[in-house]
Amino acid sequence: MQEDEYQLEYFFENGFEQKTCSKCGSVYWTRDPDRTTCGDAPCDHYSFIGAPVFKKEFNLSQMREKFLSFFEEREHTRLARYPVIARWRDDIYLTIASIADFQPFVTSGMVPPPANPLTISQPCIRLPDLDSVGRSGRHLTNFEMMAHHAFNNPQKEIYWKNETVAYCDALLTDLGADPKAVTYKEEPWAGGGNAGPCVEVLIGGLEVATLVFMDLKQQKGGDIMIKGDSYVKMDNYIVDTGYGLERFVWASKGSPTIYDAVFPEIVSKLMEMAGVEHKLDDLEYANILAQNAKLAGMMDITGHANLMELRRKVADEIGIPVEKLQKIMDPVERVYAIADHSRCLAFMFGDGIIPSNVKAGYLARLVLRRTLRLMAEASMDVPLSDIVTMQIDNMSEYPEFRERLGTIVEILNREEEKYADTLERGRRLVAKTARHYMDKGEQFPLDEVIQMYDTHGIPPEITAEVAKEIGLRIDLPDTFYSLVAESHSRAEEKEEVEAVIPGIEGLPDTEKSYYYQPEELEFQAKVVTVIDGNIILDRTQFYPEGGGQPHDHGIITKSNSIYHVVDVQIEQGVILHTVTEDKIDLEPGDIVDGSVDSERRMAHMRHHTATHLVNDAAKKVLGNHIWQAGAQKSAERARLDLSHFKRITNDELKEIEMIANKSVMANIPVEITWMDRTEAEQKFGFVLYQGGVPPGKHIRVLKVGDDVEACGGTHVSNTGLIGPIKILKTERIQDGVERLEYAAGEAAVKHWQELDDLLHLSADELKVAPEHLPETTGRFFSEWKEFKKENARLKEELALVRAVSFISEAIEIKGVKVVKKNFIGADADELVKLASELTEDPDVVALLGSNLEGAKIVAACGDLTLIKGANSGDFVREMSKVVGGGGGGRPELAQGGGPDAGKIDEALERGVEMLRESLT
RNA sequence: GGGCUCGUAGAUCAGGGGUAGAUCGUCACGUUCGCAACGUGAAGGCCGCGGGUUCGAAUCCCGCCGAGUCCA
Repeated sequence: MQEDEYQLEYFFENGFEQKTCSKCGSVYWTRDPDRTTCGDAPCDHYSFIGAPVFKKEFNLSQMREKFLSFFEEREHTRLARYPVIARWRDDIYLTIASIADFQPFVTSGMVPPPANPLTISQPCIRLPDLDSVGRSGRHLTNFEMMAHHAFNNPQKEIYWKNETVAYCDALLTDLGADPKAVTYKEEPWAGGGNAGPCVEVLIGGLEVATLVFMDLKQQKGGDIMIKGDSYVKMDNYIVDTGYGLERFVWASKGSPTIYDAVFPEIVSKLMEMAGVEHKLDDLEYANILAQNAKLAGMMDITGHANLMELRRKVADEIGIPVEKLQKIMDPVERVYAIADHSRCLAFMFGDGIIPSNVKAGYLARLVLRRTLRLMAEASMDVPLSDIVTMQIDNMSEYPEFRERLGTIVEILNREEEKYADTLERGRRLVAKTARHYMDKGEQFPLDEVIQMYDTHGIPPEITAEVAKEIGLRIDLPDTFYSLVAESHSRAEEKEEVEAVIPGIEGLPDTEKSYYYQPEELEFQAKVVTVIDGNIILDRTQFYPEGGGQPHDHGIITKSNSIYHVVDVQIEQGVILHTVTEDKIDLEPGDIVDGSVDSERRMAHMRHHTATHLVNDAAKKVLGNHIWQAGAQKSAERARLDLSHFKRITNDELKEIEMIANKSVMANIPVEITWMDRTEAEQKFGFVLYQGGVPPGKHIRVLKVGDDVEACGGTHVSNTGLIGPIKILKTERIQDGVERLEYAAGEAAVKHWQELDDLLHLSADELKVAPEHLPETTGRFFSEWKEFKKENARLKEELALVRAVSFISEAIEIKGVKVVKKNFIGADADELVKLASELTEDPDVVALLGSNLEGAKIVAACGDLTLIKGANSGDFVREMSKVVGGGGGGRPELAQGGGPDAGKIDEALERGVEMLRESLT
């Protein structure tokens, strides 16, 4: 990065000096001639604790309002916050910064910003520092990033570096900060494919803001190298600032930790619940917390070893034994973490995340389970939902959370119950495994501990605890979680191969006339060009694949030539019609006739509009947390994936189906309007983006009854044209995502007919009327079970009777009674029963055969004959070979068989021979 | 999106090619004035579903359905 990036007029005109930090070597700007360090940890201590840097205390709302109005007064437009779940992005799950709201379309320049310049306070969630939350005194999983953004391009510059630093400086001064205490540290920034110069704003040892001047984008072979990646200059250049709301509040209060500054009421209530004395007016106690925070600010405290190092340092500093410090800090830190996590959960569930084993839902579950573990350790015996409810009650700025409280509480309670079940299952499993190793006289292997966590979600602490109860000690390494990570095989990076068709660059966008006359399926158009088997027209009624709707089929004709369209794709605004014909005899400028396969198209349109109705009906039946997680249509059926935290019941399904069909019968007109993107977002909110986020300045907004979505698909003009909607099935494709499959129009009728056929075929089979099918099949099934039992009982009885009679027919060989018999039509089960019955007599050897499904052979040897050398397994193995098969078993009982039923008697003879040879 | 694990009696689980088991619960009988406890016995299984391999599959293989869990 260029040296002169930071030589700002503002610095020179306002008495700043550029210096190099005597400790870390960073370059920074300051007004203080005596300063020698950069102001950042670990070079500087937190000096604001106990000595606030602003002239008055602010709470969260006050500080947020102060910031937003400060920038409003300076020509910035105030924007409402975006959700913490980044629904408009497919590359990140959670909103991690204010700039994330404007990526990718605004930052790339494709879509103009909603306002310019603008100011916003954006709640963000970041989980990488989860381990440090509560301990460091400053980490939060959930914080608000206050920001002012300006989006500049070569045509228009709003403002750039000088003004940005000036605004920041003015804000700090306005809050009453000592200008000499503020330093601006140079620190190039890179992230998410962009980069640029950046200054960190430090005061009192605390980084309170970051001012990023984003003007680079990552590109292979770029001439600017930052942190190992190459970048090039962008046309756009964007002011991306981030002011930590919570840190500003902390700095204004100077409390020992950020938690005491941000949610003091929650902290004290939680401390009370956990039975922790938390008296900040106790000087010694406050001092411990303050020292801890100060030192933690200067260290990397991730990992057990680092934490112990911190403990030692703090203990030395204060002059108390490390054990005593540990005893004081552990419970307090736990409560801080619970306070933080429960607020994070309020945001996550408040903004509609559904717990799951994948994606954002997994992250929510991760935080939730962590919170439950912390609560258990703190012996807090209240439902988690109570704590989150308390948080929401405390957040009057977010009334939307209160509205969703019922759902939030239900989700939390379900999750708490689920986790209890998982742990209970886990404990049993660990106990069993531990006993297994105990019996073997071995230690509990670490691999098993890892497996318990990785496969069954059992935290290593619990594994150790349960194993200890059984009597095995487990030493957990500090690096446990990295061992888990290691045990995962590296997933190879998938290389996205973009199949760019050469020759389409520079072609004009195809006019999407299917949008304007959706019911017009016969059309005329001019040939633009033909590329590689694809016809490109100036306008088309053929719908290209997109938005979960498949492409159209049809024909394109010119005089006597017919081309069959089998694929339609859109690439960079150009629509390509792939045809089956090898030779395409068309010239640019030719006028052709197009004809879209109407049956296929109508089926798609019906299913597409039906999808909107089903989605809306699902929301009405299941609740407002329902969000589309994917959809696909075809001519025969459509499917819709919905976020939902439990299985959809049959009754709910019927209700959804009924409501959707009522919407059909109401024959509601489908309204389609093109709207300015920002205007549409502000009018309808992000519910627009059920099916994903379309690019572009303008978006197509589709309104069907109460359902409003951004949608590029083709639709019927009135819901009545959909025809009947039949829901075919539900499926849980992931935890937290339910899939609905349904058919509309003719497809629905066909489905009913198929069902009817099935019903009648089944009923005819049983010779009953369809309405009697359930009771009849029920009766047949229970009768079948009884017959089966009866059959088994009779076979046993028969075996007993036969045994008595056959024993008398036994031939004697060397003092052993041999029963050799071929039973026509007996099954293997009967032979086995008979054989074991016969060998109740210890002197008997039974050699039995049957001709069922080829040849079956069973041999059994009484206890005394075993001693004499008889072995059923050996006999059967040989005897089965005679009938062309194989067999085996235990010495006392064995079975076998083969395909050649004609040789059963021969096989039995072979058995007798073997017996004779083996007896001593 | 990727990885791993599990579906056997009402519940919890064993068995892992050769006659489906244990514990708890249920029921009956015994003991008791009655209950609990105890004793004796019994009932209760499409071994998730569908294919395949095999003389033979709860067991091995493939697919599906259902459940759990870790990671990005």
